[in-house]
Amino acid sequence: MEPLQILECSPPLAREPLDAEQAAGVARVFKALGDPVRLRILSIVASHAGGEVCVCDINDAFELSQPTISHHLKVLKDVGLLTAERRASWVYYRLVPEALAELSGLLNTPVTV
Amino acid sequence: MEPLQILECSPPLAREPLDAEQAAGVARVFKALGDPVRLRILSIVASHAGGEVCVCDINDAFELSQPTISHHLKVLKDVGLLTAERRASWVYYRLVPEALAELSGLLNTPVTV
DNA sequence: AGCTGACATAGACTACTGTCGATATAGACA
DNA sequence: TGTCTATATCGACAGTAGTCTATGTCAGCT
Repeated sequence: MEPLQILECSPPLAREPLDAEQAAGVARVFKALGDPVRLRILSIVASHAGGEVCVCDINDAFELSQPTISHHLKVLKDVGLLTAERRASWVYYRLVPEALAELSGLLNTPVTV
Repeated sequence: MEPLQILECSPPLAREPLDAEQAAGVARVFKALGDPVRLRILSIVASHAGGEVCVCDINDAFELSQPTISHHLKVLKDVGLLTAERRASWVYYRLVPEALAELSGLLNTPVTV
C-alpha cells in the first residue's frame, strides 16, 4: 500500500465508525508508533534542527544494536512517517509532517461533545 | 500507572526528544490504537450519539467472540481512552476526549518547519 | 433460592514482534 | 582492485498479543 494513502481517506474517529479497511490502514501507522524506541527515534528526527538526522546519530542515542535501529527505521519509513535519503556514505532520515498531521486530525474530537 | 497521567507530561514529539520513560508511557497508548478492531471500537464509541455505547451493541458490530471484544475494551480502558460504567445488567463505555486531545497534541508539528 | 442473560476472567494456542549476531551491499578512498 | 565505514538484510530465538473455549461473576426475575 502506498504509505501516504493509508491515512488520507479516513474521517476523524469521532465522526463515524471506521470500516474494516480504513481501520486496518490506520492501525498500521499507530502500531508503528506503539513502540518506545520508535517513538524516541521519531521525536529525535522531528525535533532536530535542519529537519534531518543521520542514522549514525540515531544509533548513538540508543544502547541497541545497529540492526535493531535499522529495523525500527524501516518500520517508520514503511508506514510513511519518515523518508530516507542517501548522500555519500550516510543515510539521512526526515519527518513526513503531513503524516503526523493526518494522524492528529484523526484524533480530533468534535467541538460538540 | 494512572491512565491519564501517561500522557500529560510529554511535550509534542517535534519539540524535543522524548526520554525513555515518556516514550514508554506514550507508546502504551499508541499500541492500544495499533489494532484495527480496537480502532473500530473506539470510533464506534466516539461517534455514537449520546456518547456512550452498550457492550452488547459493540459485540453485534463484529464477527468476533464476546471475550475477544471484552479483551479489547479492557485494553482501551486500561490506557485511559475509554471509561466503563455498569447500569443494571449492562455496561456502557464512554470516550475520554481529553486522552484523544492529548495524543493529538503530541502529534502536532510546529508551524516553523 | 434458582435461573437466565450480560459481561469479565482464565488458560491454551498460534502468530507476530523486538532483539541479536552474522552477513550482504553500497560508497569512499588508497 | 582491495579495504574500510555506514547501513541494510537474513535467520534465529524469546517474549508478547489476538483469538478462542470454558468458566466465573453480577444483576434482574420468577
